[in-house]
Amino acid sequence: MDTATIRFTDRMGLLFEAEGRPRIAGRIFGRLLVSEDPRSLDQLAEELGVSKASVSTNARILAAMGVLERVCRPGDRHDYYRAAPDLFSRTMAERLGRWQRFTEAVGEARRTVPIRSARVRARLRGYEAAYAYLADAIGAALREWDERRESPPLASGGRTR
Amino acid sequence: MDTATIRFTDRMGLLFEAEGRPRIAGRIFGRLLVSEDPRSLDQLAEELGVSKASVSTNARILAAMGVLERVCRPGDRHDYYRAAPDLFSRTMAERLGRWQRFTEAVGEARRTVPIRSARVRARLRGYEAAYAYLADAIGAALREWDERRESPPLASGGRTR
DNA sequence: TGTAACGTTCAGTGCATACTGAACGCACGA
DNA sequence: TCGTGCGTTCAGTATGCACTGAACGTTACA
Repeated sequence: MDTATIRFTDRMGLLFEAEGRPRIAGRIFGRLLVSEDPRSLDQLAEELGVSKASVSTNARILAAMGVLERVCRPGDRHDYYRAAPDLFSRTMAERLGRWQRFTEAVGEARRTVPIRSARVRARLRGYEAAYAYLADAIGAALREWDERRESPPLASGGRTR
Repeated sequence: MDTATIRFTDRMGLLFEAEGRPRIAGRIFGRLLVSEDPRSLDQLAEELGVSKASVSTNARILAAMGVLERVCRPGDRHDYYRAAPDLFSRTMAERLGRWQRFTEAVGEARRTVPIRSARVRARLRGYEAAYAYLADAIGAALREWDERRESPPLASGGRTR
């Protein structure tokens, strides 16, 4: 691997670490992000200089998250991994999901915690409503983006904002 | 603190931990989320059963993140903390910021990593473009939400989606 | 049937870091 | 000029967890 790739994979590892995920997972993800061909566990282990056990575990976790895909070839017993085709919406779904868990906790608080203050109750309700609204808007924006990508450059350049 | 509040603060602590932040930070945040009045470091330390040192450090971090606010009262040497008024947009900005750092790394890869495959280059470009588009849409949605909140229920119910 | 080459699992280790308790600096009031 | 009561800092600890190496189960091929 060239210097720039090493630099990138390491950076991606640190970013993953900052989000509470294993550093190796980030490096695997980074490596596959700049790779056209799917890569085997052995390739990844050697390129990244880590044990095959770690690669196996973390690649499976990433695949479960939906950001990686496991591919297999006929007559080849190796497992290969590659970046998921719809990578962007996957990562967005991942992030939105975490935020949703957060909002769900707020909802539980609103329902279970005895709150005297009307202002606090309104704050919690407002938070939940804002999340619902924004999640909706994000979904709509994503669909719109996909449409735009699918219908290639028309002569009229102009969808209005 | 009642059982439901303890349950909620602990849950919030675990959610914070899952995102790579100190558990105590989450519990502090949770406690202030369901509290009308600002709370002092001593109050928080006692209610949550942790050292004042931890509360001091973590509350300051959360304030720097923008999700908490430090308030002081005249003739009172205590520091008080409360949940930020514009909590939702703060947490959104926080999350969007982390995503942006991620996208910036992708951009660096596109510029520095020698990539032979045109498909991979297109993937990276597509990722960046999608992020820019979505960040824009999120910003617009947030402004729209704020407007809607500020202009209270008009007789004509109808802003269209 | 035996062997080699897979991916997975699991106990063990090392490292990072959250958290604590004590010391510290500082501002206020007597 | 003390003493008191703040918030902060810092060295030390321990707790969790990422990561490793070896053992394991499984499948394909000889």
